[in-house]
Amino acid sequence: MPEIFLKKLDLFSGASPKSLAALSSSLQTHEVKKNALVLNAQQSPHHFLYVINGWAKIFKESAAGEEIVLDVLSAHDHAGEAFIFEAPEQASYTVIAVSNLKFFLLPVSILKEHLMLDHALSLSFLTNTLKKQQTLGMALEQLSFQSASQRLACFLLKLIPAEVTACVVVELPYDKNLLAARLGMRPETLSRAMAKLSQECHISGDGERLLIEDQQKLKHYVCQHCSGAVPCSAKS
Amino acid sequence: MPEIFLKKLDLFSGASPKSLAALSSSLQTHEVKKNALVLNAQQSPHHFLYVINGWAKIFKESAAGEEIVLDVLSAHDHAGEAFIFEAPEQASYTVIAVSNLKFFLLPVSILKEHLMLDHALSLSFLTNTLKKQQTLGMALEQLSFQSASQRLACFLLKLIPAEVTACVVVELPYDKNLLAARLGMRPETLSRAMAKLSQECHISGDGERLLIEDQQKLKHYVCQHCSGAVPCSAKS
DNA sequence: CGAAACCTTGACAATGTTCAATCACTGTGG
DNA sequence: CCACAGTGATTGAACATTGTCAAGGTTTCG
Repeated sequence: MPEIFLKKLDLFSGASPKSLAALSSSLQTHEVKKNALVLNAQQSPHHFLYVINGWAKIFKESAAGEEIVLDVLSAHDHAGEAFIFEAPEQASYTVIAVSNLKFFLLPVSILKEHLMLDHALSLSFLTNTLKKQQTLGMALEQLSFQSASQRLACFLLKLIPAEVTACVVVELPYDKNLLAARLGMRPETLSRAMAKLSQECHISGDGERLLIEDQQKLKHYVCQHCSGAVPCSAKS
Repeated sequence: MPEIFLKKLDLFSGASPKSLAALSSSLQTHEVKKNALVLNAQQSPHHFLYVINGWAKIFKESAAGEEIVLDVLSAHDHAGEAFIFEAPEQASYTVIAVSNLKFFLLPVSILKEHLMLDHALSLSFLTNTLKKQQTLGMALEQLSFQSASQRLACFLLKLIPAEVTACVVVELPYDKNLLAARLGMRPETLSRAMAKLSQECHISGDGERLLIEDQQKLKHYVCQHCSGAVPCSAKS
């Protein structure tokens, strides 16, 4: 049964039946409530994590004790691939659920074993990793060249389903403190960025839910410093 | 002859003799002078680029016409893998030599073909890409949590050969405008950051060459906000 | 010598952070 | 049902960092 499940995921769809069977049998599916701990720093280097639905925050602590948010995973995102071929201790992190969360874990050792056996699977992972690399590169670019409100605008645009062109209501997927961390700014800055967008781009919001009247306005606002890649075309 | 050459590179060392032969025969080695154009925006999506020695700047232009430096490649760095499995047009870039440069090009189509045929080769690429992803992640973290002078200090530390613990003279590998862009700041800011470090961390410099008297002082200066990964342990 | 490129410096503006105060919302216990 | 604490969100004011613009210095190279 979980075997059929794995096969439906892009990342595993190419794998051989044998690998699929083996992977499926060592995979553990979990379902936890908001704020539950998913992986601690000791566990993280040994587990590949795949989010089935919900949101998970992945973070670590700096020397000064601040929380550094590395990523926020949503459905079909995953983490832990980096531990497949080397286990850099400093790279370990903590994961907690920021909404009710369904996910599965796979021991890194098993995953590694099957990547070595199954060419198609390794190609899937390669493809996926290359895409992720692309995304990370764009995030870097964004962080150095765009202002806080432009980054927020960009995030909002990515929340809009691709086919919608008219006026939309989007819902923020997680709370604003986390969103601020994910966008590389302080909560206060996020607040002000939101205020600025409301004014300049006709966005009205009552907190959770935002009404975006004119996508074009937003896009134009974002894309003054971007390199063509972010975000107008490439969605996430 | 170039076949033996490829085999010595980490990225290709695992490949089958057959792949090696095929790749070697379609690889073009070039040697160009400083400031030469290596790849333009039209060419870049079709070529895998590997730097043998020297430095290459890879950049694109924003909508507003500014130059966005994506990366600076040095010996054994490479670019273009991202085009293997998808060819996002917006991701195309321009590459120029910022020093005398020796490199080779490989058509992406050929590389792709052999990745599909050669499991060991694809595993090499996967390993490599995962490491690069790790590095990108750290760069992101650095950009949001460290000040301009901390990022500079971090860069300087990475220039010091691993075994040296005493006082060192390091040489900046390329000009300060480019360095500033790579570190995500303006040249003026770099200048001031340099001044600040001279004062606070006992660094004396006559431009190109810098005398670092006390590595520890630098490390301490950098690692107040870093997550343990950057940069004290992981070099590059 | 003179031009060009590169680097530095200063004054000022813009952006983001910090810290503190306030407000709105929620759930709890009396 | 209401006070009340607790959380998250917003706002303002002071501050820090970085960017911008303009000027001047240095080096290199013809």
